[in-house]
Amino acid sequence: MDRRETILDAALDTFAATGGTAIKDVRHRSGASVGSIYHHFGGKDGIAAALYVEILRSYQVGLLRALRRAEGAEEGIEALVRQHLRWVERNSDRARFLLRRAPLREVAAEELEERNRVLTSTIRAWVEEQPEVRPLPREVFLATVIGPAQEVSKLWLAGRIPSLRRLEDDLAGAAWRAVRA
Amino acid sequence: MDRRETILDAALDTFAATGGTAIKDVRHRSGASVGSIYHHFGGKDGIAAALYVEILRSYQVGLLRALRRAEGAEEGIEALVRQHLRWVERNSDRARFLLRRAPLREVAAEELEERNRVLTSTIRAWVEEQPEVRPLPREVFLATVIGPAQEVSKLWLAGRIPSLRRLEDDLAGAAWRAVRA
Amino acid sequence: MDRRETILDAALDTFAATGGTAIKDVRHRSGASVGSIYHHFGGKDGIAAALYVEILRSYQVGLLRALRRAEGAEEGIEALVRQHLRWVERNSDRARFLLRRAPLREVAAEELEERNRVLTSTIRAWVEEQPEVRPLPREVFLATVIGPAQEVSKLWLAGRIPSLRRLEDDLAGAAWRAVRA
Amino acid sequence: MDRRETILDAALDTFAATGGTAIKDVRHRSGASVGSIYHHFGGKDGIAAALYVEILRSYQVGLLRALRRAEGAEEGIEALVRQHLRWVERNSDRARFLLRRAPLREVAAEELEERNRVLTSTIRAWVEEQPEVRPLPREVFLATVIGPAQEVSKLWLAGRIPSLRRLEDDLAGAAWRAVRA
DNA sequence: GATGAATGAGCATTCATTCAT
DNA sequence: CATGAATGAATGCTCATTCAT
Repeated sequence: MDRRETILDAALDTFAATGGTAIKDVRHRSGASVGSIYHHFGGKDGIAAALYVEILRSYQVGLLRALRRAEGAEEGIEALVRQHLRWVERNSDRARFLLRRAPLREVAAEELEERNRVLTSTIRAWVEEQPEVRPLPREVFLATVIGPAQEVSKLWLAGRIPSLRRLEDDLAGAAWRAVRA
Repeated sequence: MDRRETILDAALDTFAATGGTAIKDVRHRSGASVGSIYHHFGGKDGIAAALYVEILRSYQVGLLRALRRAEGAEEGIEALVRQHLRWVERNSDRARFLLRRAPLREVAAEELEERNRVLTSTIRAWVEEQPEVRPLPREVFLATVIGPAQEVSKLWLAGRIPSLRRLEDDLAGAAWRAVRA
Repeated sequence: MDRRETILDAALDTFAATGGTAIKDVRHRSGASVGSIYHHFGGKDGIAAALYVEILRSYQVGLLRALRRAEGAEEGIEALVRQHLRWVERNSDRARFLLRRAPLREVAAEELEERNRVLTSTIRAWVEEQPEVRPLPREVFLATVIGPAQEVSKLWLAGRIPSLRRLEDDLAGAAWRAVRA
Repeated sequence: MDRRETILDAALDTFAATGGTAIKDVRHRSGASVGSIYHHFGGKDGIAAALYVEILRSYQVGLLRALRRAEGAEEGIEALVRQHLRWVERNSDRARFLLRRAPLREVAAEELEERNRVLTSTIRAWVEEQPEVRPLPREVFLATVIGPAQEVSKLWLAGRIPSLRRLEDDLAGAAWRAVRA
């Protein structure tokens, strides 16, 4: 594993442990020197932005794969909801980072642009192939499918709900009812 | 307007302008001295917590009023969605504060407990009175109704969507389809 | 002596000892805390700028007093030259600061404006009252009178000349010959 | 152009742009690697010293050539003043470097010794050949001739005077009056 | 209740320099 | 001769908090 990766891993650990990404903590956890961190990431914001990009990529890859594997409209919608919930459950640290560092999206906007376009247009194309799915404004569609799962995920991440698995069926069903024609 | 209120307003302005609520900034914007701020709020966290409580109260009051005014199940669900969107649109700074300072919910947990119980049980009671509304786990119900509107609100607050008003009908409709029996 | 003054004195000492005005050195020499220094001067540049202003003021006051006391054109020119040399000799640390931190003049431009106008116009007025003094462009006049003394001062401050006193007569004479009608 | 020269040019550009000669900046401007810079100059001080030596050499060569070409005392004095002003005008970045990095003279003292001796003794010899030039202490002579031009040059470099050309005659005349027998 | 000077721990950042490839 | 990753000491700066007036 190269230095860059090591440092990003340490940054995520630091965030999970402290809620921040203080250079001095990342330094201790990664074993890298301050200078090395600056050499690779340019500064505190650089680490956070790089981490954000990497995590968002991993999340989006999961969604796309889930959609690709599904057959039919209902299965697709359900797959998106379940994939979201499972990703959050399996990557709680990453999910928390994405949630609390949402403003980073703008910082890393440029690097994310291409990926976002791919995600958006892929989903768009999929929706248009499904006659059973109600035509909705593009901004509304994903929000409707993922929004409820996302709200519940926040509760789970805050420890106010014991299990996400238990709610999968309800959320998947509600999503399907919301968007079917 | 008394000192306390003046300071809270200044704190919100500060947050809108800087993304933080640094005492020295609040001081300049409010015209109060550092000491005065400490006298009233006890410290940095005190201001943020008080502001969070006040804003959340205003948001919840809005939801409850909307529900109270509605007649029938469908109208109630729609009212919640529309109220959410309109509150965000009219209180963008407050909405942003709530969003980015979500962890404060735990800090101010004690003060919020009573209010949350009222909100939760009121909505619960309302749902149980509506035979047309599908019985869903309590955590899932509000998430399903508000979640999509919340996701779209985030996009709007980030400047990635021009208007919330335009999407009200779609979101209200989807929410109703998702939760009706 | 108040804190502000104490800190400025410490800054000058620091400059004399180290060639810089590092906060940590100023802190140790003044006994003030970092925070206090920032409270009063806003930062490293703030100290340097304030010191520059104070020193330049002291230098200019000396020049004006010398001119005021002199009678007649020749005596006036001589007084300016001698005052310059004596001020440098008696305030070598201050002179060195002014010399090496010349770029600060621009940083502190605003605060210096008024003083500079007074100096310039006072000298201008004096020159115009002296029929024996050759009319020269305003920028050239002071440069001609003070320039040679300034060059020699630099040599003395660098330790390449043993005494300024010894050269006073030559420099005063040359200045007078250069500007007399 | 070889590496050494390229690096020195980049160092001057860096100084003009940033006021410093930080290795990393010189690196970017020159295209050379950090290691390469160290290979050629040994370190940060090495670059600055080499640049200082080169620039001072160019300045001194100009003065000597001007003096050599002049015929008679008055013409010689005038030539020195005009050459100074023109060199500054044509080499403003270099002039600024010389001015702000004056302490480097001591760092590079050894390498400059020979050149300085040549300049000093050449001028000395020239002065002694001119019966029309008043005998002045050696330190005073050059200061008197060049000092005023130097002061005015500083004003011009700081942007406080529009043109040096316009003041040449006045400065040359004043210099001649100051030193003629 | 109000004021603001003072404090200092904590943090990000810079930058000259080294050295293995 | 060239390269650039790595190092870490040095430094400037922020900011919550205290407290005498």
